[in-house]
Amino acid sequence: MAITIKDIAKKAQVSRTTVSRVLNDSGYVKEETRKKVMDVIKELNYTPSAIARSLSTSKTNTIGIIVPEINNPFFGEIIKGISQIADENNLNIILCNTDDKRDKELKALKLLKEQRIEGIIITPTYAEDHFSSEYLNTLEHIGIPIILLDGYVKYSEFSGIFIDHIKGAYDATRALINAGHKKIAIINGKQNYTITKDRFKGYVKALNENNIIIEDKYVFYGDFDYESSYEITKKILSMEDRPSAIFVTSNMMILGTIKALYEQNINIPKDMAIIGFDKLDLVNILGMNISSVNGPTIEMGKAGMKMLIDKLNNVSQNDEIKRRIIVPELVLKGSEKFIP
Amino acid sequence: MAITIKDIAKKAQVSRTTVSRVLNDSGYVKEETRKKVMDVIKELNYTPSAIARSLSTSKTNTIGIIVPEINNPFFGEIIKGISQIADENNLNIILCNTDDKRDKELKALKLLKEQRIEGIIITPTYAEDHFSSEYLNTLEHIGIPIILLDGYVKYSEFSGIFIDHIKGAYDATRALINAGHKKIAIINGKQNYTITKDRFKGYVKALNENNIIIEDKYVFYGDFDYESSYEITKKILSMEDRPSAIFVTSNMMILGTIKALYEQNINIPKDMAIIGFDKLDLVNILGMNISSVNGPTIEMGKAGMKMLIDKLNNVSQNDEIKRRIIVPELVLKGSEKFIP
DNA sequence: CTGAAAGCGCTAACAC
DNA sequence: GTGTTAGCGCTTTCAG
Repeated sequence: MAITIKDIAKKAQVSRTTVSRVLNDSGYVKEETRKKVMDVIKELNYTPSAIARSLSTSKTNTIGIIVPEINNPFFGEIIKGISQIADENNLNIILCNTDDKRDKELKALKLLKEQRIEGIIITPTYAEDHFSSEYLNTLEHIGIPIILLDGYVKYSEFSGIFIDHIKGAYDATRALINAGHKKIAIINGKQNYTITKDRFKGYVKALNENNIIIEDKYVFYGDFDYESSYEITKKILSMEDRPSAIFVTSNMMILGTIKALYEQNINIPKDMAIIGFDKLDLVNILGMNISSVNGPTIEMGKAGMKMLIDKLNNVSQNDEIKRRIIVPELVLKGSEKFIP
Repeated sequence: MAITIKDIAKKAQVSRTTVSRVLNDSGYVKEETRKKVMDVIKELNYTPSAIARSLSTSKTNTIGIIVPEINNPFFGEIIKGISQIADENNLNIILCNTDDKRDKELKALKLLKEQRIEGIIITPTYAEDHFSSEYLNTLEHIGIPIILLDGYVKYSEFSGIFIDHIKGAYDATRALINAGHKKIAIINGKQNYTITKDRFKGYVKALNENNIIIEDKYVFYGDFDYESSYEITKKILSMEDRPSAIFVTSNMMILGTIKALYEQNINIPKDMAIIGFDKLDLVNILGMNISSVNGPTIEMGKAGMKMLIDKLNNVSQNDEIKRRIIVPELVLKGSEKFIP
């Protein structure tokens, strides 16, 4: 790593400025000189230091991504979308994984600020629980453009791409109603999460509009993981007055539901109709044909990155808040049918 | 971003050196002075520049990760493992996604070198096809510690964590033989890939050891994707002298096989036994109980990161090549049984 | 315990 | 077309 622009300059018998010029294609350099410099660069296997350049230009060409669970395909796809657009714009990515913990989010935010990155795309953890004042303070005074992806941060206003969970849940529930169902259960996520509340609102709205009474006994809360909905589904199956359909609000949870149904030889949708939330690629690859409302993932990443780039290019009205709300797409595959 | 160590120094009426000292807990600072400096830092909401620090110390505390497909859960888990250990050691991560393309790998390598990162963990694309001389040249002369994860790079020798694909395939095949199968088909990946060849070797070895003749008609090549094995499986099912078991060598491909089997109401394992390669979490969540040999993912990431850290700490014998080979774990769930 | 000064590798006016 | 010079923001001897 010892070799610098100085070494190149000396060996090529020019000034550092000239080397810099050929490196950046800026200003005028005689073709002959350029060639000489290039040769030395090749010969010495020189790679310029982005660090030094960043310090000098105050530009890092780097953005930060903060996600709760890098191993969840949902976020994997988001990152893929982001990285595609970042690539096209020659932006590097610093990745921070938070294990769904608010304090690690805070740490990541600080780290990214130290790195003097140009902007941040964050998919915050959904937990609505714990906003320390330090967290909010950091977020608000960070002085770096931030784009929220499918997030919700209390007390604060940020630009971002949001999913309309209410509408998604509404569409899913209505699909079941339209198919003829009247007894519709919901297996929702953790009760104190915003997305959980939003999805419940959509469910309620659809039922209300169709004059179906919301029965408490049909409302269940899991923890987003499949075991919880596996147990809940078994419980549902053993109910006296059991529903004819279940709306399961997360991609992991619907797996548990399917498992419980298969185990007891319950035919989908004949004996029990179901509809899910979020993409179920793997399940459908297996040929199961489960209906769902799908939040776009790769597209969300792309849209977020584009919004960030826009922000970076319009430093003037930097403080304007932009929000784009994406309504999940309803994809019907037959699992929602009512077959009396 | 205007505010620097100088501003802090001025306002706190000390020298930059002193500010630096309290920032880094280095050297002696009178408690009183420290407090004064800290207060100003808080007041001005100052965050030191990692860029400037890096330039000054020649340390970036950053490593690079290069993966072919960030949206594939396999790599998501690897990254999770890496990021866990990186976190514990206060190392940042720059992420590069290559879309399984060798030229993007090259680009990523150069970029990371410019960023003066401390080390690189790379999971190269498996394609054995195209190694430009520039690629190999860059790789060999990059002057940064590199750890290979489950990779194979022709002509070159690197430290890394490797999966014993031969042994894995051997174990899988033998599990079928031990269960009583004699007619065993294999649905393998792309024919020119190293992992494909290795897995075939393991298959052959197990059959040979048990005096079972390798029948060409039972050997199939897909493209790692599920459609290919879906079609191949349908073909297998329609064979005159059809096998009683199939070894499917990738996590995506076995989904296609399962789909074909389900569609035709072929009971697993009664009418057709199967065994896969790589984890099948989602499938097993559904309660399908498919046997497989599992390459560890999170563990691989962790092991790779630890190996890299070791390397960084022993700059002296930096050139020593370390290889750790992990044998995939055989997990039997019943889908391999022979039920005549 | 604290400060002055040099330097990390590069860019960007400004001269020539 | 090319070189000189002064930083970018921080750390680090070396003095005191």
